[in-house]
Amino acid sequence: MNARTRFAPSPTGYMHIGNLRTALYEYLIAKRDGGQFVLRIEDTDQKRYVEGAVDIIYNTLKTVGMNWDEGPDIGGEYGPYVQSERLKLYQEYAHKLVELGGAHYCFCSKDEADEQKDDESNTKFKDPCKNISLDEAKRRVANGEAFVIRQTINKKGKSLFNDVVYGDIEIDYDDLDEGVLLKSDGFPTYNFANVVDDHLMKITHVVRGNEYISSTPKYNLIYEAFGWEPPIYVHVAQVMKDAQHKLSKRNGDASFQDLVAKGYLPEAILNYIALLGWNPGTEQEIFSLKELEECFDANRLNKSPAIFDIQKLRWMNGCYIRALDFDEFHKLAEVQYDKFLTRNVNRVELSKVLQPRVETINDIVEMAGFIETLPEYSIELFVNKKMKTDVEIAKKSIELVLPKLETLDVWTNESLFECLKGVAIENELKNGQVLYPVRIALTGLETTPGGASEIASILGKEETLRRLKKAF
RNA sequence: GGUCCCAUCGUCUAGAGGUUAGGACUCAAGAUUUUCAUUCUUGCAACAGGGGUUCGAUUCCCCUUGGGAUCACCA
Repeated sequence: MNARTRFAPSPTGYMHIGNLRTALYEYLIAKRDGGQFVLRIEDTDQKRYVEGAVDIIYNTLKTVGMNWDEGPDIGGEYGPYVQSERLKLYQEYAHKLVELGGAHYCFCSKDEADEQKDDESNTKFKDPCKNISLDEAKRRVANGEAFVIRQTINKKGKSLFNDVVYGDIEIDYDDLDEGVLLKSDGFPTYNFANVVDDHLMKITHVVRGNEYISSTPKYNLIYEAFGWEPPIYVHVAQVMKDAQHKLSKRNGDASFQDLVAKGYLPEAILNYIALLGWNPGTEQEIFSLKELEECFDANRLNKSPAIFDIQKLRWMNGCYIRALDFDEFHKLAEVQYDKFLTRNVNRVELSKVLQPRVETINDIVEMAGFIETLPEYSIELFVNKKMKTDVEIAKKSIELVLPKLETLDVWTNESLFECLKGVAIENELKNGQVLYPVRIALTGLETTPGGASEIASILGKEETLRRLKKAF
C-alpha cells in the first residue's frame, strides 16, 4: 500500500521551522515509495486565523519544492481540504460517535469546567453530564440548549500503542482527559477533526510533534469506537532554540521567511533542517530534496530534541552559495547591490570575489560596503609587519604606482596585477610592499574581499586613481 | 504536582556488548594565497552520576540527577 501523509498546518501566521521540518518528513515518507503528500488546512479555531497565512504556507512549500498531490487549491479525491469547509462532516460523525458510546453531550459552560479544575487536587474534569441519559440529552439538544460533545472514556487499564520513533508507549486511561470534540460553536477541535480527516483522507502515516504523544491514546479510542484502523504514528522530537527553550516566534528567526530574509537559501535551510534529528547513516551532509527522497528512512529519526544551530546553517548556506552557478549567484547579488550601490562599478568582478567569501546573501552588503563609501581609516593601517610595509613605504609605493596606472589601458584584474607587480620589481620592493598599501588606500579596511588588483578592477580606473591620490 | 518521553564532544550526530568512541559545525595551529576567504592538513573537545547483568558495558536493566512534553470549547 502506498503511503499517504498529510501536512496539516493551522493558518496562524508564519511558517515555523519546526513545522517545515515536520512537513518535510511527511513529504519524504510519502515520496519515498511513490505515495501521496496531502495538504490540509486546519482552521477550526476562528480566533487564531490570520489573513494571508495560507498563502505563506503555499509559497513556502513551493519554494522548497515540496509539491503536494492533493490540497485546497488543486483538489483531490478526498476534499474539501480546508477544515472549515467540512463542518457538516464533523458534526455528523460527532453525533454518530455519541450513538456509538465514544462521546456524550455536555451542557456545562467553559467556566463551570474550569472551576472544577482550579481545584488544587489537580484532578481531571469530572463531567456531571455523563450521567444524563442519552434520550434526555438529545431532548435538551433538540430544545436548542448550548452543548458541546465530549469524548467519553470509560476504559480502565493501560493504553498501548506503537510509534515509529519512540517504540511502544503505555499510558493509563485514567490519565486521559475527556476533552471537547465538538465545540459549542459547531466547530470540531483538533482532537476530533484530525482523526476524522486522517481516516477519511486515508492517511497512513501521521507525522507530528511529540507533544501529541500523550493524547494519542485518545485518538486511538476514537478510531476504535468508529471501528477504524489507526494510522502509523511518527512523533518527532522538538526543534529547540537552546537547551530549555523551544524555537519560537518570540525569540526571532524561527520562521522560514525570516531566514530567507536574512540571506539564507531555501535549499540550504531545507537541507539543514532535514538533518536536525535525522541522519542517513552515512557521512553525507549535503542533500538535494531529490536525494533525500531516495534515502530518507523514518526509522533513523532521533528521539531527543535538537537545538537549532545557526552557526552550522551559516556554514551549510556558504556551501550552497559556493556551489551556485556564477550567473545565479550574480543575480542574487544584484538584488543586494541595488540596495546600496549607486556607484558604477564592475559588478561581475565584484560577484566573482564575493561568491567564495559570503555565507549568506546578506553578507554582501556588509562586505562590499566600502565600495560605495570609503570608510574613515587610520594611517596606522598602512603598517603591516608581515607585508614589511609602514607609512613611509606605503606613501612611496603609491606615488610610484599612480603614474603607471594612469597610463594603463587594459583595466582587468590580471593586467592590474601585472602592472603592480612590475612596480615592485622595478623598484626592488616586495610584492606586498606595493600591493598592501594599494589595497588599504582603496578600501580603508584591514581585510577585504579580494586583493588590491581585484578591488581596483571592480572600482574602475577613475575611482581607483581618486582613492589613491586621496591617500596621502 | 500526576503521567509520558529524552540523555555520546559547546552544537548536530555515528555507534545497536569487545572501537585508539567516528564524522560535521565552531574554535586553535599550519600549508597555499597580493590581505581576507576558499581549499588542504593537524589539533582541542563527549559517553550525566550510582548500582546491577556480563568474562567484558557508551551500548541491556534499575535508581538518582538533569531536561522536555502534557494535563484548553489551541492546534
